[in-house]
Amino acid sequence: MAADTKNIILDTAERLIAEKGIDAVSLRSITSEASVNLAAVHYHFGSKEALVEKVFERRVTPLNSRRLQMLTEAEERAVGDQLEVEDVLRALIAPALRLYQQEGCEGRQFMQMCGRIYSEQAGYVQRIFDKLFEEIVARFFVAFRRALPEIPEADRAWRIHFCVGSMIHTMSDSDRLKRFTNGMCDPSDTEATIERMVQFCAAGLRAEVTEHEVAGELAKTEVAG
Amino acid sequence: MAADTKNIILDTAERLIAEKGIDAVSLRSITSEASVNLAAVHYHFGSKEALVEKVFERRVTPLNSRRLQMLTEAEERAVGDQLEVEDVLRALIAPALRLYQQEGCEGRQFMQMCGRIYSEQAGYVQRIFDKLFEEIVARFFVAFRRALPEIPEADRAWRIHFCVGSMIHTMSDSDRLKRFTNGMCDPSDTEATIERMVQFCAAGLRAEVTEHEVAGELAKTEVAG
DNA sequence: GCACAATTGAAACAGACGTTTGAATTAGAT
DNA sequence: ATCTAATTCAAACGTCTGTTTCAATTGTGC
Repeated sequence: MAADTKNIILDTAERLIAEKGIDAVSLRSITSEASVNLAAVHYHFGSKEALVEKVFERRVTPLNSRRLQMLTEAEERAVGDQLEVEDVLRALIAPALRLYQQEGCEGRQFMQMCGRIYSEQAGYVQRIFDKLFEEIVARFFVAFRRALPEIPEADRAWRIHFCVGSMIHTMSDSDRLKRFTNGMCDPSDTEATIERMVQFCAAGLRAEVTEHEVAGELAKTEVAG
Repeated sequence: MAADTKNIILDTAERLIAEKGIDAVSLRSITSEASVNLAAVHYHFGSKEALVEKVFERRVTPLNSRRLQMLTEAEERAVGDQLEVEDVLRALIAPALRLYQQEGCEGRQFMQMCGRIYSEQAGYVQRIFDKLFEEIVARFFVAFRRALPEIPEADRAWRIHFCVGSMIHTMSDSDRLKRFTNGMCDPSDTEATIERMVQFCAAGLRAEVTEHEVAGELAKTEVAG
């Protein structure tokens, strides 16, 4: 049946891309692993690029839906009250890290892939991701502004950037941490990892903003502390 | 002269790899850009893999030397006294981010490349990086333990992991932040970025460790705070 | 059972890749 | 000037890539 072939290709492509990266996976390795004909890829998807897009879309869309849902719930819980940074962070982080132990090991592989691919150089991958995450970024920036109104705009943006970095690195590379700490840090304990990260990021986001001097040829700035 | 050809290849390879990634850059694109013969790569380096290794080694070795130097200075300043987290973080972060405005735009490109390549999938790239950063990781883990003795071992390791994630993401992808904030966050203001990051990471590292319940089938842990 | 569309199949396409070869050229020492 | 070693050069090697083609097969409505 048609749907089967299509899904088998998607599943196999996802697994192989997660293991080796987009460039290192050929259509032939996908189709032979999936036991389908090479031409099936172009029949069902049109091109390798389109296949890759579908692979990501299939996972990222529900992931981001869950994020928005958690964020909306947190916002509704906080009407007239203060929106807690921890809740915003949890909405951003938890759905992603929970992929780790979802649906066999596919979710985990996809999570690692996402982290790795996020800063991919290839132009069309950038485009795919920018499109998939546009809404998320905008919504969370607003939420963080509401949760941290006392932090200057630029500092808050930078700190969100740092948080995203921690998240991506944890998604893609926490196995290396486990290896390096001889198993002491175990990324498979998902909920604990989430809470550790929420703690870390919340403290970083809330840190007191101390003025710093501007480097280089610019004059020292004198700003009230 | 021999040295010239070799260095021209290294420079060109670095620039192109930084722009497009290792896999996307062919030896032919490197040699034609550098106006040298294709076979020169194999004559001077032996293989593409060996060339890539030299490209990284040439930059990473002095970068890590500077890190160790700054760390040693901080440690010596703190004999008999407390080692400040901020100083350890600065030793880790500053030499890397300062590549941004070093030596034309080459340093910047290399910095971005490093961040991107760090979580590369290809086996030999992993090996190159593990080797280049082995000493650094060990030394900084010790330093952070000294600066943060009150943080439990596992939490500290996780938090260092988060810091590294922030750093790598900032190295590779802060241009996207600038684009997204309409220029409000400017990564070219290197020293300010360093201080922002030091602030963020220091607060995250120092955050109070609140016990969290272990998820899944494991029983709740009861640990003294 | 027939016709028609949807799907699969095997084979080939042109182009790019890393690597190798062996002759031509250049540089340095005697 | 001559010999020798280092370096450069053009050309080809075999292999892999994404894509296309067209015949064979399968499923579906009548």
